Amino acid sequence: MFRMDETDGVPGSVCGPAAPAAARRGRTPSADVERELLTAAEAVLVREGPGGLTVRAVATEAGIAPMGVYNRLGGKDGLVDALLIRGFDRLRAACDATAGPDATARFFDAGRRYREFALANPHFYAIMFEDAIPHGFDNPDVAEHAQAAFRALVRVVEVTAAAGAIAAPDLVEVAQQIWSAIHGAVALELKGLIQTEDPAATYRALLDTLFQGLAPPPAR
Amino acid sequence: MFRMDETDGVPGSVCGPAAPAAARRGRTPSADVERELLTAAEAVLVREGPGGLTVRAVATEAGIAPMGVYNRLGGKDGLVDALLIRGFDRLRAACDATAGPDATARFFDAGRRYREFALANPHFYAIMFEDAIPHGFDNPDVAEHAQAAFRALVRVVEVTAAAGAIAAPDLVEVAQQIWSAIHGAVALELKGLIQTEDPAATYRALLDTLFQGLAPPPAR
DNA sequence: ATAACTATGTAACGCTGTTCTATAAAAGTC
DNA sequence: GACTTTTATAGAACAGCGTTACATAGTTAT
Repeated sequence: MFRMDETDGVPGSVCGPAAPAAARRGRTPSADVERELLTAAEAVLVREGPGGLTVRAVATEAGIAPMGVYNRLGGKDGLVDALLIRGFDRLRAACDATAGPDATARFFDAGRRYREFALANPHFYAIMFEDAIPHGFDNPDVAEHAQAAFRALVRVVEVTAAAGAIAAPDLVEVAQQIWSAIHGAVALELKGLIQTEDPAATYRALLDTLFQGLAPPPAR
Repeated sequence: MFRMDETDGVPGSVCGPAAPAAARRGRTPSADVERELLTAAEAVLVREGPGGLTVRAVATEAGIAPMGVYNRLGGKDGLVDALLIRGFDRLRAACDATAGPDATARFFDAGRRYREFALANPHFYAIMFEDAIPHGFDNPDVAEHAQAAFRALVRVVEVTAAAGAIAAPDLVEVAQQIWSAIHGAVALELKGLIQTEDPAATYRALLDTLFQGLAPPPAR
């Protein structure tokens, strides 16, 4: 008698490790408790930072007992995983929203948006890429959303390459180079380790360096 | 509170001229307890990782009570700061040990050594640059040793620029670009996020891209 | 020898993530 | 509608963490 009604509407019911079929048929007093919980978790993360993101704090923020975090999200791991997915989705959206008159402009716009996302969401970036909350990418859902963000960057590179501004046999490798570089730049900036006076200018200079270094030989 | 004599690097230096104000007048039963404590701390870090680096574990490793970590190193913060200084000193040594027939070779050798340091000391790199153990760079000692490592990288850039392979008005900014890029590359590699099959090859390609992008216009 | 001082070890506090258990409420069955 | 079964909940409790308090032991100064 396992009815898979699931009444979702909340596709964000990620919580991979725990509660695989947990929401099978329970009473579901308020079907979107998980989303409220996630909203509370995000509020705590943004307000208190990764160090303040505790099970008890999130439960209190949501007005429930700490056990609810385990029943609904699979403990702190599930909580963090759900936040990671949110973060990577937003990062992907930032990279996908590139605009500009030509492929070159879109290249630089993507780089600019990446940095702006990180600076606007430092705590998200910290849990996504720093070990602010220790985690791996073993959760398939998290890994998938992270790779989706990377694919958005690959698409930007493909557009730029199609316009002739980038020449390389492996565009995925080019995208990886760019990702490494811009990630390092924002990571160091978030930790206050940029040694130049104008981090924004140095960031633009890095994008210029990458663009020049990736340009095809004739233009080089 | 902070009295960590960073007499690191030369393990044979007996505490003759050292033990400055630390042994103000106390009994100083064994003057190098602090170094033994640091050695124990490093052993725990390497063996257990940042998550296993607890005050109790280090104290047990050193054969003392947890209180000793507070009396000798100023609690966990002092412990981590001392390890950070060790890590940055080694990173600086790695960058300083660049070799090669010419400036170009030294440029790539420095990049190679940076990555090798990170891959050989992942836990050190994690506490230095990731937020594996939350910390800032407010401690002047830590900040100074970190900047010393960066200055080693600046020197490599200066040598490369003197040879005519790099042309830029601000070599510090160039060094910052390179640091950002290679830090991002090794940070992502340590987290298993390199999307290409051969991370080493992609890393070399990134160095090539940087070198090409920083080359003076005529050679470009 | 006596007194002052300091470093140490034991125990405890508050915090964390997590687990256990009893309770209460919903769903299924007659 | 009444009864049984299932399940989520709340509260307390456990082990671990960093840290602190306090009494003790040992060294130094007078």
